[in-house]
Amino acid sequence: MQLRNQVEWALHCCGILAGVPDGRYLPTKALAEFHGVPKEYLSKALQALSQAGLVESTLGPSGGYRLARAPEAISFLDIVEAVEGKASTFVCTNIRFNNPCVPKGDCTSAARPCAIARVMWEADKAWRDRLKATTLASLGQTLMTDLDADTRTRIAGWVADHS
Amino acid sequence: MQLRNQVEWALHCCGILAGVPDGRYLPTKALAEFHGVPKEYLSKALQALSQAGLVESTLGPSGGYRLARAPEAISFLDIVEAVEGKASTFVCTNIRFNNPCVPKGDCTSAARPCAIARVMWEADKAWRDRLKATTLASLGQTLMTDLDADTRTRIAGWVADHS
DNA sequence: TTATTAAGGATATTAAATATCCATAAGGAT
DNA sequence: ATCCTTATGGATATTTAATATCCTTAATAA
Repeated sequence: MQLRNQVEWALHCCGILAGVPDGRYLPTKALAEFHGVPKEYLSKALQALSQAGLVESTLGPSGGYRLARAPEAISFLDIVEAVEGKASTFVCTNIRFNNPCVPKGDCTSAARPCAIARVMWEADKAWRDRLKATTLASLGQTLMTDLDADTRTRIAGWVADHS
Repeated sequence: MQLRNQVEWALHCCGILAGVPDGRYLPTKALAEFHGVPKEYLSKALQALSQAGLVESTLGPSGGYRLARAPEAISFLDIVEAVEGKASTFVCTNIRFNNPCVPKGDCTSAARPCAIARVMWEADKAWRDRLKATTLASLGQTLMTDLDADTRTRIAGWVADHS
């Protein structure tokens, strides 16, 4: 079980979009170039972010994408779910009802979801809760210590130049 | 991102194997029949459990599988990882190094894994920690309240008859 | 008017999941 | 000894999802 590469791309793109100057937009072409990924396919990930309401877009020259909300209000979970969907990682096909020892159309046990599925769904929730706990703002804080001042300045300049 | 159906099958099979009488084995055929899944393919999941050391097998008539350890000592994580592998759900391809603003061969930022990957890996760990917290013994306890006494008796009888 | 851009549909390519089948070797039953 | 049952593992087929690429359309700014 592996997340798509578009999840990685979307997270990095949002991290960059958090640094776009107010009122400006950064186009797909720049984001693709910056991250070294194919522009056409990255575009699909950005469209998913747009449909999820995480980013706003505008057309024409000087068009592109920007965050639709403050970095504090966009979590990793928002981004992951925009690309991967909200469906649980565990799909229960209720094979328990194939069990020859359970009467057909049993209502007692059917009332509650499968015990195994309940555990798997709790684990899925633990994963999502952790993703929800980190925002683009937290990521920005982390990058302040991860990257040296020179690099941060160069990135800010590059983004300003392309937006 | 979705877990394989073999994960669901493996979990249910281990739940049943936990009820196999001491010194007996339950064959693939019985497990496949019980769960209504294709025997040949289920066999691959059982082989994975065997290779992970979670179950033991023996050949010939009255052969099959049984748990290799006590139900208290087998977690959901053990079973999930036996089938899905131990690799993280998030794969970092380090696209940060494609960034034109980071000097080539930068050692400062390379010393630490990507900030985005670190968050994704923590979420992956939260998922695994939750899976590790539930064992086949806990599952057995849950089923005591999920299933009525008659059904539990019928299942125990069916397993005894086929092992 | 022209160049630039996002949106979205169509299609191709590649990889993974989901099986099925068969040969082999080992263990019980007769 | 012989035969039936079983796990193991390899080979292969089928289906589905991931990973793209291309093209048309419509909107926007210069």
